[in-house]
Amino acid sequence: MDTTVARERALDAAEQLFYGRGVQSVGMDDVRGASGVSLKRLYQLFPAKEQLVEAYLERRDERWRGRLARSVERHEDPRRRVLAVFDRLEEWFGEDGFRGCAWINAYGELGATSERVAHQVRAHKQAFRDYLAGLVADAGLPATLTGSLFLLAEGAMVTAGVTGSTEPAAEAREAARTLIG
Amino acid sequence: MDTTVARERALDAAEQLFYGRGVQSVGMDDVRGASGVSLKRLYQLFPAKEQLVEAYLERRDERWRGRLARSVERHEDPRRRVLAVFDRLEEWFGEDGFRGCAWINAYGELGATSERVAHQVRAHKQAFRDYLAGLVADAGLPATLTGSLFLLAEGAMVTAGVTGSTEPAAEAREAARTLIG
DNA sequence: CCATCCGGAGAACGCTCGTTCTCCACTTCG
DNA sequence: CGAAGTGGAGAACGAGCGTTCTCCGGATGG
Repeated sequence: MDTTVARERALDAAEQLFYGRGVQSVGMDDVRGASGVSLKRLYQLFPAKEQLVEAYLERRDERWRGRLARSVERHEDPRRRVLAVFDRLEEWFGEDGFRGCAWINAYGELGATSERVAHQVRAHKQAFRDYLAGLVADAGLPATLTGSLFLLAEGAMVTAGVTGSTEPAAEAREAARTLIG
Repeated sequence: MDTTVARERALDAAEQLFYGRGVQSVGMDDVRGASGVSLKRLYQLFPAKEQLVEAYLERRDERWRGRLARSVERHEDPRRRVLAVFDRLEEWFGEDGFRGCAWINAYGELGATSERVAHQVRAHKQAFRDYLAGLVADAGLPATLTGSLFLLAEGAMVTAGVTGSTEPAAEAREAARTLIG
């Protein structure tokens, strides 16, 4: 098995397991079992579990923001684009195996003990907020709106994660619509 | 040491440790060391760690909602009361050792593995939402506003927890003010 | 004063898990 | 064909921790 293939398989398995059951309840042996990548190889690719966790969050961050951008870019109208963020949330919340925001969960689990994970979570949230700020600016809306929309989105992620419902996305979108005016 | 005193001391220590460092990185021996309650007694009071965790969340829930209610009730005007929720959040975010919402953190850490904890988190969030709904109704505001305010508050808790800033409370309050109109 | 009980200190047990090591089958190159 | 290297399977090691057990000092009641 090629090195890059092994790496992808390891990350695929790690992502599914870490996201679904939490990082701490998944052992390296579970990752080996789910990926088919031997322990020896796993430790060649990721010298410690924490680095596997970091790689998981990093790859997921790229995918998550990519999908958001692709959903948003389907729309032409700049105001519609802002609201499309909440459409994307709704779609995400409805996906099979959705278990809330991976970064919020990781922060709750590891934020107090791993400064690197905490930093990654902050970076991810900051990137999301910056992206929102760009959409708000492009729509000619006041910059102060960014914070409100961001909080609505974060609240929706938490609530959908805890309740398992997609409804928070619709609630957030309606609030956003009102705020946009 | 009296049984109820030992129980309080154990819970005080557990709360401080679990909230500050996460549940899984705190051992029963740490709780013993911080509380002065012997291991034997700890296990008489709480037959397993999970029950100590449940008791911690339960007692904190009562305190948290009590303090919120007391802050809100300082105001007469029903609309002012709604906004006072965000004042209370701001005050909370500024407290020493603030590390985000204990329930959101616990959900990220244990939600996938402990159904009892997950249930407690849902109950706490539902109670908070119900409380908000009461304030909204008392102020003669449309019931649909409850969801928006709830999401703003949740988003503020997450963001303040991750960033360590009190600013999200002010942002949420401003958005709430706009939505109330 | 002695027997009994209670609770504390902390050793011990068993399990999990991150990490490393051993052994071996297989390939590859001279 | 043989020597050396590669990688896989999984045993082994060591630490951490939830939980239980042992031992002992001191209080209590006859």
